[in-house]
Amino acid sequence: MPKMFKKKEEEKVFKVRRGKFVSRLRGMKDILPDEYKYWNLVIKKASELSKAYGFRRIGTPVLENLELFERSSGRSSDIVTKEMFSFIDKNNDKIALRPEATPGIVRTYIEHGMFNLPQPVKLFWLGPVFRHDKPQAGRFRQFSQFDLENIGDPSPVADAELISLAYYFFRELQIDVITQINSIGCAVCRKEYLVKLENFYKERGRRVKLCHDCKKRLAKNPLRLLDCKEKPCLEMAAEAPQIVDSLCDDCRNHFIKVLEYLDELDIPYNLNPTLVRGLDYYNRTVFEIWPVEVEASADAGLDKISDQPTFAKPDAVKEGLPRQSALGGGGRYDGLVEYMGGRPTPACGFGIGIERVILKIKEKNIPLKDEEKGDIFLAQLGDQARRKIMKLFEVLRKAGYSARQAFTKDSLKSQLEMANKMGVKYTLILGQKEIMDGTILIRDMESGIQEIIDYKKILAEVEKRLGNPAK
RNA sequence: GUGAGAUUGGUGAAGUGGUUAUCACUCGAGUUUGUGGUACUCGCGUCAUGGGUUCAAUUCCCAUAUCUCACCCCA
Repeated sequence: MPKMFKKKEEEKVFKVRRGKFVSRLRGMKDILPDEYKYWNLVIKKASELSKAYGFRRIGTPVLENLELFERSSGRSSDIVTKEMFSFIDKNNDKIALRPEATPGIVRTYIEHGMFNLPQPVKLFWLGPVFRHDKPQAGRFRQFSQFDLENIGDPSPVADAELISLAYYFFRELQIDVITQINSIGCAVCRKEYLVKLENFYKERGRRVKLCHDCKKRLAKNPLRLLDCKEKPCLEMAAEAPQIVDSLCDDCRNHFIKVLEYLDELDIPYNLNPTLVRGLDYYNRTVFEIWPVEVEASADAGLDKISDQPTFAKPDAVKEGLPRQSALGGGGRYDGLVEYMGGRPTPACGFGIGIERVILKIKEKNIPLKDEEKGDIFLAQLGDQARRKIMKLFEVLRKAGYSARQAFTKDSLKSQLEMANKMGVKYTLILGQKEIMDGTILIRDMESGIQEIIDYKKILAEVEKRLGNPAK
């Protein structure tokens, strides 16, 4: 009877707690301890490479004035019009959670007078960004970017340096990538090209043949017309003029130089005339980094239309690479600094999505060593031993050993269980008996062999077995 | 934002319009309290949430939420 009563009470309590539980927000992700080994690896690689190439770390606030993004990324861009977390704060200010890194970095460059530093200023940035997208695998509303910006360098070498750095980043993480690259020219020659493109679609009633989406694209983002998978659009796109043929001399030379440097460095790339980026500030070089393998998921969509006769597609599309899986992207933005209120300053940069990189690392099952494992476990029996061993823990810690313990557990059994789960090589055991004798037990966890050693000689004995971490 | 599918203990899976919802692993508590990795016992689920149909719903229907897939777009 009393037992039943008790059980009922417990159930009730549990129910209430469940009802009150608040789960995480849509599209947000928790990073659990096991996950952090991937993060540490990626962040370490990003930091190392940035440092090696002379990029210095910078941080900017998560919150900025909404206007910063409206002005830089473009009022018509998708990021600003439909993906931004924006709100009005208690001051009646219009605020936004940053959807990307570049505007904040450019703002910092201007606000802190970084044009007085030796140019170019090369910056490394890492942190969370926010976009109110519909979540999917590899697409979250909060995600992290590794971002590099080179501000103040007009040379095509700067573009090539960024692209090669990004390439090495992936290659050293054992991820095969290919860079999709294109030039969208400058304000002058792009405008001329868009007129040509528009005229092309006006000719011979092509516009009418376009699919529904492409009719919208014609007004909004005509360059995207070239990227459609619908049969009639594809046919027309194949004949349409390409932007690379319309570049002015300066832009063409710049682009050619970038490609030459990439060739020289053996960086694989794919000239992709359909590549256009969604942000308004880009000019000349634009690029995206795509994984090389074709994986099941997004490929299915291409299969569906492939029972129809296939048409010549640009190389990249032929490979069937899903656009969603772009691991990174960037380009040149020579007008942005001036547009945002600074001096006229050329610049380029890119961002890489860390979660997507981690997804790829997991996909490839690249083995990572678990850093959590300790060298040695300290077990105690009785309160006196506990006090003594708590001090010993500090000694070992300061000597550089990765010691583990479960001081809150009383039984030796449960402590050895912990030691086992932690995968330590040795366990030191201290009880009443050992305290009286001035000794301590050292147990080899693999063989189960125990030795009694002089308490004073612990460090020497541990060093004999595990080596000296200081060396 | 548009369209499609999924949702069963911590994880991965079974299963059924009707008495105690099955299995594996994990986790926690034990199996003479000074000895782990093997064994045994026990515990952990109102079968996503809210409605409806029904004598009866975890199972059928609707809505919502979340995840996944495609589109859009990006990282």
